[in-house]
Amino acid sequence: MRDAKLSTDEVSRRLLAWYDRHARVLPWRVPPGQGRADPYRVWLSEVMLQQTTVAAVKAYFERFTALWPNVKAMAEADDADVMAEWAGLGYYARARNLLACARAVVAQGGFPTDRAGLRELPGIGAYTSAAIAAIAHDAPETVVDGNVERVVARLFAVDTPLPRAKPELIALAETLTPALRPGDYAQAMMDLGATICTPRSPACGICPLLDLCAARAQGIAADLPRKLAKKPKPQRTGIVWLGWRGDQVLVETRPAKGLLGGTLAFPSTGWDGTDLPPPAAADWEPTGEVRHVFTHFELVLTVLVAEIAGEPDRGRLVSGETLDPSSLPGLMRKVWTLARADHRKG
DNA sequence: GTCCAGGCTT
DNA sequence: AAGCCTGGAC
Repeated sequence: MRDAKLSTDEVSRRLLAWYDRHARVLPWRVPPGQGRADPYRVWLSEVMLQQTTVAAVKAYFERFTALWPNVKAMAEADDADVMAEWAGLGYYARARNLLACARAVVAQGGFPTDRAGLRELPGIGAYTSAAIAAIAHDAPETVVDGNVERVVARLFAVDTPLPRAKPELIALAETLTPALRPGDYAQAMMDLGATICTPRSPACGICPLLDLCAARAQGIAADLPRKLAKKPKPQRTGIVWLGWRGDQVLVETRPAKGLLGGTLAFPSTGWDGTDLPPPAAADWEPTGEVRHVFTHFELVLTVLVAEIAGEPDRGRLVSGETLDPSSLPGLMRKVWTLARADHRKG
């Protein structure tokens, strides 16, 4: 199953040479051989890149660094401002942890420089701690994200399915990390996975590791890494209330924990069968449905609209003109698009 | 429309 | 092991 003769030095030598020519140019990245990256920018980019594509992150990173150019500025930011800027990027616990982390870092006088210290901070796990240590400090840490798992699974033809294979893939990846330029090497591995050793149709023909790759030799590169079958998503339903008073709309901030925690939202029932009452007494009328797919279930929300007269029982009224859809998570953007069209029709 | 990729927390 | 979102590929 494994190629016992794989030369680990040869892997890093080739990857670094390839990276020197083909490194992706990214807003948070310092090109190979041009000095150290700022730990704040590495941290911010790596948190944004958790479970999120480079293409989606770029504009958010530019905006965040313009608003909050360093960790002190971020630590002093208002929670609501950070949540609003994060809206649309998903996994909102990351934004809550971002603030908690920035404040902890400022309280301790700066970012830890070693992996173990970084690992203690909110929102920084095994991957991100290694990435910051390697990229910002050129520490010889092994950085294993989804790209690296795939590259290593193919290089060594590991056919244990994920997630069971993870410890094995990490151990194999550790055998490859060089003492020289570990930061560039980590980024090279991830770039290779992102641009050549891709999930569906890997470009083996132009891969610098082509002749070292056990999966390629067996003709199974595109089949690795194997993954356990995923379970089907249940469907859930709920109601969301779009209350108007003239051109004002009723919104609320969701509870800090759980689904869409801390984000701006229109009042709704729970989405797990929890049966909350409407946020205000009114003649609620259905205007349509909104569908949204989460990690573990599909949601169908019935959108009810009404003109509300009295004081709402929960939420707050804000101007519909100035409500910025980009400050809403994706699901609530859909609700807003539907309800606003309905409201304009009258 | 469906499928899939992608780390941290509890 | 389960909860947590979105965008791109097909």
